[in-house]
Amino acid sequence: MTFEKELRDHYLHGHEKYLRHISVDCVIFGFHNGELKVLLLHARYAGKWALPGGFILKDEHMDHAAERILRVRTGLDEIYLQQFRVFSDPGRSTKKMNEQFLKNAGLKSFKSWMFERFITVGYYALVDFTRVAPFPDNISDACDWFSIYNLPEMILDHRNIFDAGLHNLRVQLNFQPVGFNLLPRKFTMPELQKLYETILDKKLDRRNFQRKIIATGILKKLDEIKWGVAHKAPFYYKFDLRKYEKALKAGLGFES
Amino acid sequence: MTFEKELRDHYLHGHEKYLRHISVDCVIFGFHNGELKVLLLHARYAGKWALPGGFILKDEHMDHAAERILRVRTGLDEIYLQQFRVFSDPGRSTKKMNEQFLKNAGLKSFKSWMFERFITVGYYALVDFTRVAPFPDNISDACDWFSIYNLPEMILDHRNIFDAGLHNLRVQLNFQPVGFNLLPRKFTMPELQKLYETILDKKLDRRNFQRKIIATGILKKLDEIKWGVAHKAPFYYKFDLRKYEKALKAGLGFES
DNA sequence: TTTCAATGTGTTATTATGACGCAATGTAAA
DNA sequence: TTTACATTGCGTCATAATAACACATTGAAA
Repeated sequence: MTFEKELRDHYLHGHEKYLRHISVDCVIFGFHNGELKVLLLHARYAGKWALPGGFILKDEHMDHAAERILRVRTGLDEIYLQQFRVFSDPGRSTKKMNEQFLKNAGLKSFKSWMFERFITVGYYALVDFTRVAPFPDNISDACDWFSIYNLPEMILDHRNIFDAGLHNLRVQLNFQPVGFNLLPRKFTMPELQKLYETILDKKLDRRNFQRKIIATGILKKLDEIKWGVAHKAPFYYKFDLRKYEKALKAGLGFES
Repeated sequence: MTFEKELRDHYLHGHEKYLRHISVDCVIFGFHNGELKVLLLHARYAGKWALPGGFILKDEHMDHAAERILRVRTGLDEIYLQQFRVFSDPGRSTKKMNEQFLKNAGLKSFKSWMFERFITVGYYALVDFTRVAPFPDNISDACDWFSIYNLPEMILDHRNIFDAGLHNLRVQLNFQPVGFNLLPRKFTMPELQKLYETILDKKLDRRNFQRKIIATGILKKLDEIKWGVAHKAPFYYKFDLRKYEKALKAGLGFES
């Protein structure tokens, strides 16, 4: 099936496969070269960038839809995924964009579920940058990482969705050690600190940071040392899932 | 229009007015007699209780839909509302229930948008119990408060939605002083403490609690004293919206 | 007038946090 | 080979936040 035929089919018959009015958009975070990055798609006929997203199969859990979208886009399974908000402004008109899109693709307009109003559910994902193989979808001609401080123009309200996702991540990082999902299995303390500093956008005291993180008990120090690095070689750590689960339940705030 | 006609119309033509596949359900919390309570509707033809809920108008923001539902059910405006999660299990079949419902109402079955799959968005609301005038809707024959420890059987997955809402409230109370929305404008320190103890389900030290709450700076002590009460009369406090907004922004966690 | 449960206002010990010192290490320059 | 030095590991100290507890005050009820 040619791309145009596929597109036409999606516009004409997609609603037989997917739920109407509902979509999912993912803010996929990665950490590389001391920078927090986000994975974006370049929408072929819109000329702008977009968050990876998709629709929900008629018999599919929304979380599974998000997982599916991520699997296809990154090649990864078992990704840390967090639903963070529903975006339901009636002004977020996908109609105009989709019509333009269709026109740019060389298809003439017709009635379609894609022109109806859409509510979207925002998820953010934390992935190990080194294991991701970005893969564009049908309607995209590129799939790339962008520094969160240097984002291109994005379609619709995707910039808003990104901002909300980042804000959510920052808040969550203060009471749940979710950062580990952004690192390889083995990492050094300076790497972990750099990650926290990058996400929270502030300098942290090296020694206090170490004490605080160690105190959570979710780290396991390895005997291994990082080689080939200038200056004193740091130890590797890995993160202990079992203790992590406990730490999550421990709760916060009012003790007595 | 008779009720049966209205019902039939809703099943046959509701999708011209509302978005398909999406609903909103509200967990409305109130505080009375030292107990945390939740407002439930008794679904006339289901014989079970339900969270107040509804649908989203084709041109309506989902938050506004939740506000509308609450306004009609409680008579209150400007309610504290918090979206907390999307429930999208494909197994939450509203189909079976709605068909049963229609049958019990004495209408024979027909094709309807109401038999399609629904995803619902959970909101929780915090209201001043003393100002609420519970009002059942068309399809309900009762609207009442229930202690959260003594809930009746509920339709569908509404018990799950309630549990998730309560859990969310408890977590949030630890870092945002949202409890004030559950109290009248004037309240005493013991009343506020009782509220916290009730929501968090644990005893708090009276003196430490006072210090901690005062330290947030969001309270304003009034000269007034509560009369007609046994034993020593406590002071009234009111809550300072301006300082509250500041406290919300202040943030939490990693300082350095 | 007395009693007593509940309130207002403390104090103290313990823990958590922020700010900082110093020796050890290993690469890179001398 | 030696030296310089940025970086790391491990520590101290002062301060702030928290938990645990004491005591005098109040005012309705006995």
